[in-house]
Amino acid sequence: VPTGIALRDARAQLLEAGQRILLRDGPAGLTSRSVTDEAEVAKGVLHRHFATFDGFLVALVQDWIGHVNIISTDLLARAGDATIVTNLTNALTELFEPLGLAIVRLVLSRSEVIRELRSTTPRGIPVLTEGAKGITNYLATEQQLGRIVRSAAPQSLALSLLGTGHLLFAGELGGLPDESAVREIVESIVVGAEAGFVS
Amino acid sequence: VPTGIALRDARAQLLEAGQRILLRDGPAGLTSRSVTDEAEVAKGVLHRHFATFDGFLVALVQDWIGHVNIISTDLLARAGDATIVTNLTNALTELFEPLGLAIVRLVLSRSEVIRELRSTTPRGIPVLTEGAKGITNYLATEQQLGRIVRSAAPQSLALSLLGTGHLLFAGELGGLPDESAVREIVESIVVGAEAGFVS
Amino acid sequence: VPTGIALRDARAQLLEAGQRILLRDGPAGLTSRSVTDEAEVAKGVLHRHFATFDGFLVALVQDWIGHVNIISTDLLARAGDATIVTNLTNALTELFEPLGLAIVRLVLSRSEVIRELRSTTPRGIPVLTEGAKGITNYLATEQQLGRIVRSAAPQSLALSLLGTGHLLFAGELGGLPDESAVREIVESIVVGAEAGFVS
Amino acid sequence: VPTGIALRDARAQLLEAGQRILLRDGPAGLTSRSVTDEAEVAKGVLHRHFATFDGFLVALVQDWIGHVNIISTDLLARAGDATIVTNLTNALTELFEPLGLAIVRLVLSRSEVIRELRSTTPRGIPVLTEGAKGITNYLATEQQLGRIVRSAAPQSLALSLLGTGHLLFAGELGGLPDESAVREIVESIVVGAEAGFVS
DNA sequence: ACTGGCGGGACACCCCGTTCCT
DNA sequence: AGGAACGGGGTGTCCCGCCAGT
Repeated sequence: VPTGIALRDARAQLLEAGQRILLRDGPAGLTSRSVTDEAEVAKGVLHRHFATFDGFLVALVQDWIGHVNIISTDLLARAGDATIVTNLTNALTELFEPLGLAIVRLVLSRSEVIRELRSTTPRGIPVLTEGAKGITNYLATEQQLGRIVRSAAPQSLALSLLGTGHLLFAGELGGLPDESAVREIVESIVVGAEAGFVS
Repeated sequence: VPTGIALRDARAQLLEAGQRILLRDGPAGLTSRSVTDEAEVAKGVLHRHFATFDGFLVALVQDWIGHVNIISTDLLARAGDATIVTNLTNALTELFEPLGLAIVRLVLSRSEVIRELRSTTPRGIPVLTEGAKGITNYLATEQQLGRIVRSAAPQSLALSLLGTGHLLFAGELGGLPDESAVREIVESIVVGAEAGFVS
Repeated sequence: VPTGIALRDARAQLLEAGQRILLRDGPAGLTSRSVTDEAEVAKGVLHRHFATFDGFLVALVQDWIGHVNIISTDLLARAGDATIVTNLTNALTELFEPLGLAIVRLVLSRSEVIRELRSTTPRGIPVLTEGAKGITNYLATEQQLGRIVRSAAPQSLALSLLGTGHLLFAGELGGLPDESAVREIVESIVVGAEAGFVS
Repeated sequence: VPTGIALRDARAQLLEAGQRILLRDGPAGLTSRSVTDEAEVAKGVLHRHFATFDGFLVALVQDWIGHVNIISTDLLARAGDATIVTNLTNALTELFEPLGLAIVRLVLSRSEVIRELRSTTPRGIPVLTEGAKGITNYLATEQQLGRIVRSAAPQSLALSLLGTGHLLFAGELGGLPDESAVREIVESIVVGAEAGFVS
C-alpha cells in the first residue's frame, strides 16, 4: 500500500540498518535486500537515495570515517592530559569497538569499496588510514609537548598501534579483548618513545 | 570428452587453481565453478575431493598455514644469524607475499572459514595467529641468545610486527610496499628491544 | 533488463506454458527452466508463485482436475438427452484430448505428484479417479431415468470406460484414435447395460 | 580392484537388479548408476552388455513381454477349463502383479522406450498390447468352444479387461486390490458375452 | 573383462542488484 | 513508496557415457 508519505530521513534509517546488520551478520550479510528489510523499507528506497549498492556501502564507511575523525579530534584535545598510554588505549578501544571492527572487515572484504574511496583515501586501507593519521597527529603534538622523545617517528608508531590493535580486536571474533590486554599492547609499542623513560 | 585418466593429484591441482584465482580476482572470484574451470577439470572432481566448497576454502587456508609454518621454521633456524631486523623483514615479506595477503583477505571475508578453522586455530585470525606464533618463537630464541633484551615481550612484539606488516602490505592494493618501508617499520618496532641499543 | 512490470496473471501464464510443453515434449520436458522459458518469464517468477517445482506440477494437475469436473458436470446435464453412447463417447474424447492424456502421463510418471495429491484424491490415479466419479454419477442418473438397467453397476462401468478409454487413447502416441473406434469401445462396454436391449 | 574374472551372466544380473529397483523405487529410480550399484557391478559393465541405458530399459521391457507371452500361452491352454471369469481374473492378476505394473509405469513414463519398441510393437502401449493380444486369442478360442456368444467382440473385450485392470491395479499405489474386486470387474465386463447368460 | 574416475550437461533452489509499474 | 519482476550467477547434486588402467 503506497503511502506517499516521505520517510523521516530514509537515508539515515538505511545506514543505521546497515550498521545493525554488519554487527549481527558480518559483511557477508550486507545485501540490498537485507538492508531494506532491516530498515522496513521498500527495496526501491535504497536506490532512490544511493545510486548503487556499492554507493551505500561507501556511505556506510564514510559515515564511520566521520566518526573516526571525531575520535581523532577528541584524542588530540587530550594531548598533555592523563597519560599517553591511557589516551591511546581509550582511542584504540573506541576505534575498534564492534562496529568499527565490522566496518574494517567490510572494507577489507570488498575491494570495490576501497577503490571507490580512493578519491578521499588515496593510500592504505580507508578507515585505518584515517585512524593512523589521527594518532599520528596526536603523537606529534605530544612530541611537541615533550612527552614523546624527539627521535620517535609518530607515523611509524601510529601504524603499529593501528595494525596491532586491529589484530588484537579482530582476533576476538565474538567479543572484545580485555582492556588490560589493549593497554599492554599500547605500552609495549610506545615504551621506547616516552620521554623520561630510561633503558 | 571423458578421458578416463585418473588425475595425477586432483587435490593439489584444484588448490593451485584456487591460488591462481585468488591472486588474479581476489576472494570474490573464488567459486566452485571458477576453480574447476581454472583447473581444467570436471565440476564433480571438486566435490569428490572436498565435501563442500567451504571445505575447499578451508583446505586452501590450511595449505597456506602449512607454508606459514615452514616460513616460521626457516626464521627460527636463522636465529643468531644476520640481524634481527633483516630476518624479520624477510619473514614478513614472505608472509605477506601477494598470495599470503590474498589468503588473509579470504579468511577475513568468509567468517564460515574462520569458524571451521576454529578447531585448529582456536583464537585469533587463522593465518595471522600462526604467523605470530612463529615470530614469537623466533624472538624468544633471540632473547635466549642475548640479542633481545630480557625485558622485551616476544608475544607483544610479534603481534605488533604481524599487525603492522599486515596493514602495510594490505594498504598497497595492487602491488607491494618498498622493502625499505617494511624494514623501517620492523626497525621502529624492535628498536627498543634490541640488546646493545642505547637510548 | 528488469521491467518492473507486474505480470498480468503470472500463475496462469506459467500453467499455460506448462501445458504447451506437456503437449509438445511430454512429461520429461517439464523442468522449471523450460516452463519459465516457454512463458518468457524470469526464473524467479515460478518460485514466487509456487513454493516448489513439484508444487507447480501439482497445480497443473489440479487445474486439469478442475476441467475434468466441468466435463463431468456437462455430462451429467446431458443425462436423458441424445444417446448414452454418444454422451459417453463425447465425454471420453474430451477427457482424453491430447492435454488430458499428457496430464495423465505426467501423473503416472511422477509418483511425488500423486503423493501430494493424496489429500484431495485419496485413492486411485488422481485425474482418472475424478473422471470415473463423474461418469459414475452420470450413469447412476441415467439409471434413475430408466435408460440404464437396474442390475448394472455404474461404478464398474465407469472404471471400464475410463480404463479402456485411457488404453485406447494412450496407444496412439502421436495422434488420436478415430471417433468410431471410441464409439465402438463405448458400445461394447455399455451394450449389456442399456435398457430396452434384448439379448 | 579389477579382477578380470567374467561375471556369471552379468546381463541377467543387471536385469534382475533393474526389476528390484523398479519394484522398490519406481521408474524414476532406474538410473544406470542405481542399476550397477544394485547389481554390485562396475558402471562399465552395463555399457558392455547394453549399447545404451535406453537399450537396457528396452531389454527390461522385452523380458517382461516374454513373460506376458507365457501368461498368454498358459491362459490359452486353459480355454474350456474352469470358468472364463476365473481364468481371466487369474490372468489379469498375473499380468498386473507388482513387477508387471511397474514395467507398465516404466513404459508409460519413458516415451523413448515405446519408440524403440515400435519395431516389435507397432501400435498401442507395448506390454499392454501383447497382453490384449493374448486375451483376445483366449476369448476367440472360448468363442469357438461356444462359451462366448458369437456376437461378442473378443478384441474389444480384451481391451476393456486390460484397461480396466490396469486402472484397478495402478490405483492401489502401494499394494494390490482384493481378488474379489478384480473378479467383480471381470464379471461386469464379460457378463453380456458369456453364453447361457439370460438377461 | 571388469573397475572406477572423469567429462560435461542439466536441474532445483536460492540470492543478488536493479528497474519501474501501480 | 511498495513490491513484483528481471537476468545473471552460484552451489550441490545427479546422470549418462567414456575409457585408461588393472
